[in-house]
Amino acid sequence: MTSFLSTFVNKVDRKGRVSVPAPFRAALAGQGFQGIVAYPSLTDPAIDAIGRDLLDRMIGRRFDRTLEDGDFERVLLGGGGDRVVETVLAMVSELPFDGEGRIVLPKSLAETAGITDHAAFVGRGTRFQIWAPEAFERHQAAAIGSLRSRFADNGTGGTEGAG
Amino acid sequence: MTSFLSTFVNKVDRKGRVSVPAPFRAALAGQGFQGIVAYPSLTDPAIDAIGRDLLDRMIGRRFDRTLEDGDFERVLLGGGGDRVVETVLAMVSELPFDGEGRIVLPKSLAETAGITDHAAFVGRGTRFQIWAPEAFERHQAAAIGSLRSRFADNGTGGTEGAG
DNA sequence: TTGACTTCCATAAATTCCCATGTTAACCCA
DNA sequence: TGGGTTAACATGGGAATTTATGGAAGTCAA
Repeated sequence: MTSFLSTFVNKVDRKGRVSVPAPFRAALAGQGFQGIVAYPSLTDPAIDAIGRDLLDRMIGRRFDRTLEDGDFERVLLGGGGDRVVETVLAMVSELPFDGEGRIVLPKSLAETAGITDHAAFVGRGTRFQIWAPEAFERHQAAAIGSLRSRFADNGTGGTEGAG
Repeated sequence: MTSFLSTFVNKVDRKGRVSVPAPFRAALAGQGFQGIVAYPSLTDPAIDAIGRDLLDRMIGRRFDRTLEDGDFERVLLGGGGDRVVETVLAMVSELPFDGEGRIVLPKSLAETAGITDHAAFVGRGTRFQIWAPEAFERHQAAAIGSLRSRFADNGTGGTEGAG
């Protein structure tokens, strides 16, 4: 199973290209489509990304189910119960690797994540995220802090200002 | 499998021509009919569109089912339970690509979607939609908003009832 | 002949492909 | 284990294609 671990920060060049970390590319190696599928995260100021196979499973299952049922209305009219899938599909971008394993970050996506000249690739297991490095650092520090205070027996609650 | 992803906004010229986004054309590349099949969405203020192959497949499938029932009258006279398919078939437009991958938006379709000088092509997986960009932005923002509140970590339970 | 619609051609901009390079990490062998 | 050699990776830039778009010429029908 493909899994994404660790965090890598790479540069975004003038054309909007970024190298996808080699380990992440390796995780996607076996897939038919060489590239990633990206969309704005619904919970963080970041980009969410998965492999095309995972997306196909989402779409395919839905499609097959509707045709099996002979439920042409769903195919023709859309909707049904799956507003979620439709909404996500509309904002998904297919980003193919170039010969060097880079993708071009669409401007809209870069903006939603506040990414300018550097991008942090953050492994999240079955998917990964792309953050503005500073934003991620802050986010991560806060997350760690909240975990610490939660697990500390005698929590002191020390707060650092700068990330 | 052909699938439509992402959203692209293209210009509609004085003759009513719009470029179908290259990725969408690529998804329809192998088909016999080089163009799209469009009809007014019954659920949104937009145009729904699919490839000719999918339409044929649905028609064929529907035909087979009625035959299986041994209900020949239905085949000859129409009717039956598939009012939706029949209704849609009647208002479908076949829109062929010109040499540059454009289609001509019929005035009636453009009107139902409120499209004037720009058109947003919205991937919906097995089909896609054509919206007036502003209308789509509003629609999508509402959809995302409702998703966000659904996935929010600090679940208060009080979700706004956006469609 | 007018009007609507198509095909054809032109072009600017965006995108992709290809090659070069510095740097780091891995490897091999004495 | 040290030192040199390779390989892998991230990055930059330029050239070659694609795309989107506009307009002109051509076709067909009333």
